[in-house]
Amino acid sequence: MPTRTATPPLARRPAASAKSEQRIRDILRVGREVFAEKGFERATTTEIAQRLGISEATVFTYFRGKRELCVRVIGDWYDEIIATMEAGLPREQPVRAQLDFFIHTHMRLFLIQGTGLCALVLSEGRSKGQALGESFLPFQRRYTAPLMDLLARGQANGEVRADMPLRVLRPMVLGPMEHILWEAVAQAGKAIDIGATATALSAMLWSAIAAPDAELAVLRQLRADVSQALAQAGKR
Amino acid sequence: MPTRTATPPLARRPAASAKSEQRIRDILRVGREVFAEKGFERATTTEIAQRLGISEATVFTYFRGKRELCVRVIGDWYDEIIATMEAGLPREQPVRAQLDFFIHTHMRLFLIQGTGLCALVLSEGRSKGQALGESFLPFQRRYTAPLMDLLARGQANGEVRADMPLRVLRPMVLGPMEHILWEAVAQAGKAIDIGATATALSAMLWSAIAAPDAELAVLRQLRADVSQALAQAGKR
Amino acid sequence: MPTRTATPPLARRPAASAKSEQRIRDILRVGREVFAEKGFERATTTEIAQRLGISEATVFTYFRGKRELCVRVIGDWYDEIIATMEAGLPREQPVRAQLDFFIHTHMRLFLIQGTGLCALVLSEGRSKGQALGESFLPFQRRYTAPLMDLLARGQANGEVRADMPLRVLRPMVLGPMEHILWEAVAQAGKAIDIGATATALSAMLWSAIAAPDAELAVLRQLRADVSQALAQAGKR
Amino acid sequence: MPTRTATPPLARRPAASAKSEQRIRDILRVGREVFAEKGFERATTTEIAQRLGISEATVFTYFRGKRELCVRVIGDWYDEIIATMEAGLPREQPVRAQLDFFIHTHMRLFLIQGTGLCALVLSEGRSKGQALGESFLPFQRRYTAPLMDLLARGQANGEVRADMPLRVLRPMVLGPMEHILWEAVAQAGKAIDIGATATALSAMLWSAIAAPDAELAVLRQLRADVSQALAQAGKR
DNA sequence: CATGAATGAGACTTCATTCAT
DNA sequence: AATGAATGAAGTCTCATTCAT
Repeated sequence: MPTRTATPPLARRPAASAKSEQRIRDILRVGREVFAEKGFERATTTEIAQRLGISEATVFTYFRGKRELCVRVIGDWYDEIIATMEAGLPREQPVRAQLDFFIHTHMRLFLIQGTGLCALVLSEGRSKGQALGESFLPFQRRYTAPLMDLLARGQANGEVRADMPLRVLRPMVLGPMEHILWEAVAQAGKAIDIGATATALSAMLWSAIAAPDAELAVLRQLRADVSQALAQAGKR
Repeated sequence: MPTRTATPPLARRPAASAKSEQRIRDILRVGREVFAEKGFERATTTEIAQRLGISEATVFTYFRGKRELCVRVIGDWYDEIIATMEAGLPREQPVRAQLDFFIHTHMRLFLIQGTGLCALVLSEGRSKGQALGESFLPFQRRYTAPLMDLLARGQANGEVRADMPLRVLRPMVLGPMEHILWEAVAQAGKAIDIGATATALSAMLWSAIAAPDAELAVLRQLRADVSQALAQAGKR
Repeated sequence: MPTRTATPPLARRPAASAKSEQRIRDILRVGREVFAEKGFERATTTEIAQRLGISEATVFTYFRGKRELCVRVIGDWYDEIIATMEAGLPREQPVRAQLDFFIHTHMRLFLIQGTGLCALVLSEGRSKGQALGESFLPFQRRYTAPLMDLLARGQANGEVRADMPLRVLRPMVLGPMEHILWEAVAQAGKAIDIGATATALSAMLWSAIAAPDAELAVLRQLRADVSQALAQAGKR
Repeated sequence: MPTRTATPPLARRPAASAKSEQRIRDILRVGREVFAEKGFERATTTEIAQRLGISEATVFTYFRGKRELCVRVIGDWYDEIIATMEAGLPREQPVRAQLDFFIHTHMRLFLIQGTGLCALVLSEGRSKGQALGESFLPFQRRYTAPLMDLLARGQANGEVRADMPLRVLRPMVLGPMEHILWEAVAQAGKAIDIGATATALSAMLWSAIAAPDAELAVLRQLRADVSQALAQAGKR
């Protein structure tokens, strides 16, 4: 029976095509910039459109709204870093090496251009209300999955101390990095030596989470390996 | 957009009196609540006034604007936690005990009421945009001063490893706590055992930053050297 | 537990006062004009504000939104006509006379300035969706209550035919009036003689809904009464 | 706002061909659906295009704009019902039977599919604003022509009372039906028994408009006179 | 022909802020 | 000292309509 019902405004999204996909990429790119710089509230669709030199209406042709755009921006960014992390993680090596990789990669990824987005996720990920909230938990979980996994494997094979639950180990690893990244953003300009910092961090963290015996054992093994390697090298 | 003039139309500030000071305290108290709950952008002067049952205009009688109020709110909060921290720190005890106190106190202070504010500081502290800006760095520095101090003393008397600069030790201490607090806020409701968590954290952290014994120290240095050398080699 | 929740925008309605009540009346008056002229969709808050020479924001200070304003406009109008109708209905007289009053009053009320609003109610009263719908059923019922009541009493005392349910009698009464009023609006300008039309309508309707015998009885009584009245009058 | 120019940028109208005529029919068909469901303002060209699986631009290839399309939709619908009515009317039978046919047919036509359109005509037919405007009066007149005709013939041959002008008889017939149809639409779902309702309506209406017999006629005239006299007296 | 794509114009709404009283 | 009242400025979003391909 036909009666005037309030229909949710019909989507008018253009079909996938070379041109429209380029537009979407453009908007996502600039959207990422603006959201990263300004945060969700202070970012405006007007600015995003202006930076691209297009009409604001065009933005809404491709995205249902500001919120949806922002969710896509963050989702895409997560997809990127998740892919990078999973692709590079040296799962065949000792857990210690994997952690090292994780830390170096995390620092690098976030500093390169993700700091604003990181801030975005952190500050908007809350807000149970309606803006953004909740959408990112799955991403967050997927991103930290490799870390949780390697820690678990470390506990299983004795490399990582088993007297602390993962729930406590995780913040030990992620927390310091986030803190450093925040600082880096706050005092933008004063560049930090990512590599060195990551290495130092990794070393200290390992002291905290390694199985006491294991660390000694591993280090002794390292000394032996290096000695031998040197010896081998000397022969040539 | 109204460019900020050199001489802003300074609101008639009421003379200090018992009554007006009470007003100011009220506004600051409720302002703290609202900013903590909603964040800077989503908080409204309307709500602050309504919760107090006063007119919005009154808020502007005592504070030049929303931004100024928020800065005062955060400043006052910092003053409080700085005072609490400095008052309680057992400086005569071993550094290990002081760190323990710091961690427990920090967790407690932030969870009790400050989480929202913590979020506020973190997410608004940046914002190259314009709101709030770098107002909080001095506070942040004052707050972490006791921590930096105790770590330095620890390095001086041999309790804390001296092979890492304070710049790196600090995030090791603060980072995990922040991370845990974020989580606690994100999944509000699921209360965490602050005491237990703080104790666990403290123990692990100590493993990371305590001065190692001899063999370990040497071996760790070796590892660091090799790692660094490898990293350098990798760059070429 | 304080977490950023999405609060429905706080109402900022000024307290009741001579001035604000005048404003509210002004807005309702002009709102009534505009909604009546344009219908809900084509009416704009901009126009309402402009006609009053006030800022659009002021309108929203007193009414939560366009919809709420429109509902108030219609509600107030219903209140007026309901009051007028109930106040004048001569309940002590025969049902025939009451019907006559109802018809004359209805025509007069709607033509004076209600036609636009009548249209508004009719066309927006539908739309189950979200705009306006449903809000008016109670009003509609209250307005038609006196009519239903007098018809029922007529059926009870034998003045009105009892072989048709009220459900069918009601449209017989209201329908023709609505139709005439629509026409009057459509060809605005060509004024109609309300009184004469109402009288004619009333007469025909009575033929349709009177109890066959009753009509004859009543008419004969009328003739007798008039005769006697004339005779009385002639004596003076 | 784009003022309507004297020579509107007339869309390239495709030449008449089998294919393009099918297109036009499709658009009109779906346009009728959408306008009927949503009303003029809430209907969107987007939705019409989407339901047909064609581009929005195509709609504008065949129709100058939303308004023109709507006018065509309503016009076509009128043509249909006018044709149906004229084709079936049993002009050789007594007027009473013809009226019966008219009522039954009207109810059936409007309920089956036309209620939305009826609403559309009624609510958009007015609108001093600008949309749609007075385009439909001619249609309305053509549609009611058969009714007017049969009533006139009834008056001529003594079946219908001659003491009331057609101008008053017409709303007596059309009004109740419209009212019932409105209600039926408002409480969509609760289906009504069209046949029974139409029969009841027809019977009552006939009581109202049939030529009365002698005594009744005289008495009614008396009543009308007295009533009129009273009304006149009341004005002084 | 058909359409993908873009957009101008405008709608409603929110909120920090001012000022006369 | 307090506030009732008003508003400028801005923001998000919708939609009929155009035009190059």
